[in-house]
Amino acid sequence: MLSNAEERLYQMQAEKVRALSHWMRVAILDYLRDGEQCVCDIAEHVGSERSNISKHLSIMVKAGILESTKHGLKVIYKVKTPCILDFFSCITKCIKEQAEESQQLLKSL
Amino acid sequence: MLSNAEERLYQMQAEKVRALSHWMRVAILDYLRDGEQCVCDIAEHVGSERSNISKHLSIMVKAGILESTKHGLKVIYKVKTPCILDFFSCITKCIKEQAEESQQLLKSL
DNA sequence: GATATATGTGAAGATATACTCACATAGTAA
DNA sequence: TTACTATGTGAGTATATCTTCACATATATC
Repeated sequence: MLSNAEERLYQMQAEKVRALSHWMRVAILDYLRDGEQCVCDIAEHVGSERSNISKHLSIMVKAGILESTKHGLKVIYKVKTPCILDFFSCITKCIKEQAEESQQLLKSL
Repeated sequence: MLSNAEERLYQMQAEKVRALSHWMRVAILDYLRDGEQCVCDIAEHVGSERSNISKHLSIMVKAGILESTKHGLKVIYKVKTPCILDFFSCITKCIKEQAEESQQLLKSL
């Protein structure tokens, strides 16, 4: 049986993961891999309303994944914890493997 | 602007992440770190109804994170893509760093 | 066969999340 | 000041997710 402390830790971990569980936020993170960007450029790149992107960004900031700085009118976002980027390499590897699996399954029919 | 292929890849990645975005599923994954387990033991360890655990497990199987085998009455689950476990090491590190940050902030007041 | 156990599934309600719109705020420039 | 631009926020709606309950299925045992 889990202790309260363990449950709280799992909740904190899940909270961080939830901040990455939407394709637009994954796209934003991937875009910020190459360097910091302002909201307007992110919105244009991802292809969604600025107000929506702004909300996705604030979710990731609250989760401690991104951080922002103000430069004049613009607010610049960048990745705060780059090790999270490695995670997506692993996920992409898994996706590729599973695609190959289903391809082999098809061949064997 | 993102291509359709890029968007689809981000959606697939987000789908996998979503399968890890609930504290019970994080707890299950951490429990399975030490080896495969049946539903009844997982349910007891996490402390939730079996039917609920069963649904959480099927979410992770669908996402390709776990796989299951049947042994008599019991269904045994194990981690299919262990590299995902490394991700939580990174997340835990981030959580610790942020806890230290806020502690230092407190001290400086 | 009947019974018990482990697991999975469907419906229903509660809760959380995402999106859009309109508007608010903050900085810039004329 | 006025106008303009970039960003953030609140309300409302739509959609998705989580949980519980009751029941269904599968396997083992008597």
